[in-house]
Amino acid sequence: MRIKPPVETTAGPQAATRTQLLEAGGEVFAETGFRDATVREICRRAGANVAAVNYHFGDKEGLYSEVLRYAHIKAFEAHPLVPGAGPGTPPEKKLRAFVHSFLMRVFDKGSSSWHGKLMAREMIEPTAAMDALVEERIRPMAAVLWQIVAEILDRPVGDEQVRQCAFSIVSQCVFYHHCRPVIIRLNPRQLPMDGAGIERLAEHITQFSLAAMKHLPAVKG
Amino acid sequence: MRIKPPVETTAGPQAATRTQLLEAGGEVFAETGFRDATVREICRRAGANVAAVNYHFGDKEGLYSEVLRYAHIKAFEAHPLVPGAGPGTPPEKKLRAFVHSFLMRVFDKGSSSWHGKLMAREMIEPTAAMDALVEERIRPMAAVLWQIVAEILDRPVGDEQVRQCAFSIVSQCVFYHHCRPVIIRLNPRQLPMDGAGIERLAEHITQFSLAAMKHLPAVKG
DNA sequence: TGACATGTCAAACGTTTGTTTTAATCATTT
DNA sequence: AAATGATTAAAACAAACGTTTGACATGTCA
Repeated sequence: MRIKPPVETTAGPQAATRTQLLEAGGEVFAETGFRDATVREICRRAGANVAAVNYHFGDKEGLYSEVLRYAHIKAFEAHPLVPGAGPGTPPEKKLRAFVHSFLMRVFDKGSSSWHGKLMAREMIEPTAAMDALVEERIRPMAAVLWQIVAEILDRPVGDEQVRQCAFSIVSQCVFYHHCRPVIIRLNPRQLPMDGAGIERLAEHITQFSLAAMKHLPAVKG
Repeated sequence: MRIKPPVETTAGPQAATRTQLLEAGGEVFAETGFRDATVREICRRAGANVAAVNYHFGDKEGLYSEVLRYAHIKAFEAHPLVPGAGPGTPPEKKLRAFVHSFLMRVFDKGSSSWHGKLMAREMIEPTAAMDALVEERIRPMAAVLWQIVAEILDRPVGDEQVRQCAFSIVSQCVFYHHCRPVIIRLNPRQLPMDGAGIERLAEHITQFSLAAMKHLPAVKG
């Protein structure tokens, strides 16, 4: 029988420990994964007692769920989905903005640099938090990209070719991060990725994908 | 102080337990990751005693290294790098063969279906076995792809655009597997992937990449 | 047969883990 | 100041883990 945590409000007078647990938890979970991460190490980094996690989040898994949501929100606050896109913006420009902000989130070096790593881990070993994450955050993101691709291909949003091309675009965005251990050993010059490197990579992915979509063999439908 | 395992020959008279440990280890490591995997569960599936892992492989990590090598070798035995490519084969055809065999390895449902999962885990949490794996197996694979792309782009093998395009191709091949949890929730029709699905996907990736490379804006060099 | 290495087994060991407990501290209200 | 509820702290608990041990079985060679 699991006992519900006493309080979960973020508006408490002394929520400092709670926030520090979220930050420290993000670090440690990203570095070592859910299972390898120890409550003791998280509490040590947060400057809190070992019992703090159980008190504030019920149990270790409760902390993890909150960390995942916290990381996602912060990442999208720092780098919006399609920054600077108005109603009249051409789809090619929107695609470039989408790719660039995606890469910025993935390669973020800031306070929530563990967002990308957490997501990568969640891909391989999805937890219960995955369903909510896809519906609340990833599906809206996919819808935006589908719309952009549909405009470029001049096809309906639900078209299979639209879906496949969207996947081809996203795959390039996540690849450099997901396969970093291989890339860094194959071609050390490529990583780590700084601002200029992200610009160059965004340019390549955009050009590669635009060239592909504009010259794809026609399909029926 | 780690004690070296007593024997590591595969030619022993009763190596049945050893092989069964490799198979069971592959299953369990792929399902749950290195840390979550328990020696007890591996030995249970292998029909062996709890001490068998320590006897045959020194420790849990020793078993893991052997499992990784074992999985890679078996996967490439089942699906060679560029099947059916002779010296006169046009690069477009070689690209298609490369993409298709890559997908076959990644989506293999056979006895070593855990190869893809193991690699995916290794990406996120590289172990000591990663260095050897890249040099012995992945770099030769990359060299083959670089050669194919260089021919298509009509550029030198070491060219940066060649490298970037190669990454763009591989990224599409691994994406459907690495990000399966998201894809399956976004678009349930896409997965699981059967033979016909792999054919369709290989066709899309090849066409997408060929169209991209043949119409990429010219760069200096 | 006897000697020796190889391989298996059940049991136990020592460590680490998440969690719980109990008491003390702090902030706020009465 | 006293009381109350929220939060922290130190210590201990129970379970699970990888590993080790020592006895036993099996095969091989003299």
